[in-house]
Amino acid sequence: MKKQGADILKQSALSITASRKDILDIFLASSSALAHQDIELKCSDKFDRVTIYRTLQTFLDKGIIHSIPTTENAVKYALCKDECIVSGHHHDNHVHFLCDACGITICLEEVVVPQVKLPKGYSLKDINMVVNGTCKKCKA
Amino acid sequence: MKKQGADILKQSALSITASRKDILDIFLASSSALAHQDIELKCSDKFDRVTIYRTLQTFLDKGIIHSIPTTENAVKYALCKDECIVSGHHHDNHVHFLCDACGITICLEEVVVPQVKLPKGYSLKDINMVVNGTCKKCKA
DNA sequence: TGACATTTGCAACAAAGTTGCAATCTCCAT
DNA sequence: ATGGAGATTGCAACTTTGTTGCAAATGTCA
Repeated sequence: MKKQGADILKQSALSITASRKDILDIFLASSSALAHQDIELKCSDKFDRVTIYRTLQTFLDKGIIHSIPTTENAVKYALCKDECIVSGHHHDNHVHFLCDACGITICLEEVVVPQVKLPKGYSLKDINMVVNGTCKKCKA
Repeated sequence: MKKQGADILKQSALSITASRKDILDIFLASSSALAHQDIELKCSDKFDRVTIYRTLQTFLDKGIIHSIPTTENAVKYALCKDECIVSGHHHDNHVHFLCDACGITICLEEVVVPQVKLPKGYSLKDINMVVNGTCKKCKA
């Protein structure tokens, strides 16, 4: 059986409400990362804008989704895999891809972020790697 | 002699105006990347908010500055080095560092972004790498 | 089922970004 | 050096995005 929004909520010890379920299902049904606006367009008829903000924030806090910064000044969100949380600390280690043609953002789960060596004095906690280019569908 | 804002404008074939010079000088005097707001705080008494938006956009278009996406939903800008533009195409190849403690964002010019191999079908144009951690000054 | 805590929607607000237009400034040819 | 064409700026009005407080509604668990 396919994973449902409700299952994820139980796992994270969150109360199960219509908005949370629906928003999670939108993520589960999407193959790409979503901006706040994408979600708003899909369910602003059902839920208040404020609820969407708060729900996304809750999901971030619980490590259910992670945020992907993009150069276009629009943060997008995508579901985390289970392995994403290591000993209470959220940890993404895959590369994100942003298509310049269609604007889609996706997690390349199979591409691991390479390590880098920082200059003396800097301590490293997290690496974020976003690749721009053309995706499969948009390839000329 | 130190490079001045006006020199950069000439190089880029932009007309020399007070706002462009001043904003470039702010970048030249700063050792870290700046958000729109940082610039606004420094010169909103002299220039209109709209002018700052338009000036930053012009600099981006001409490849004078590059934008750095951060997880906090605040794009920052930093001056490009001359080598940044290769055959008309802007090309950053260094890592950016964002300090979780003081929030400073800097270009680590000496740390080159490692290459990654994308899955079949994807074409790569640009890579953006932002490292989070603690900077020299904030180190415990 | 019922009480309690959590979540939601509403309203009002604050901040960030955009657009059109008239006034001003730059640049270049004379 | 000057004048005019074209680019740039400031202003005003507006849209979009994000935040906060509070009362009503909903979910959880005994």
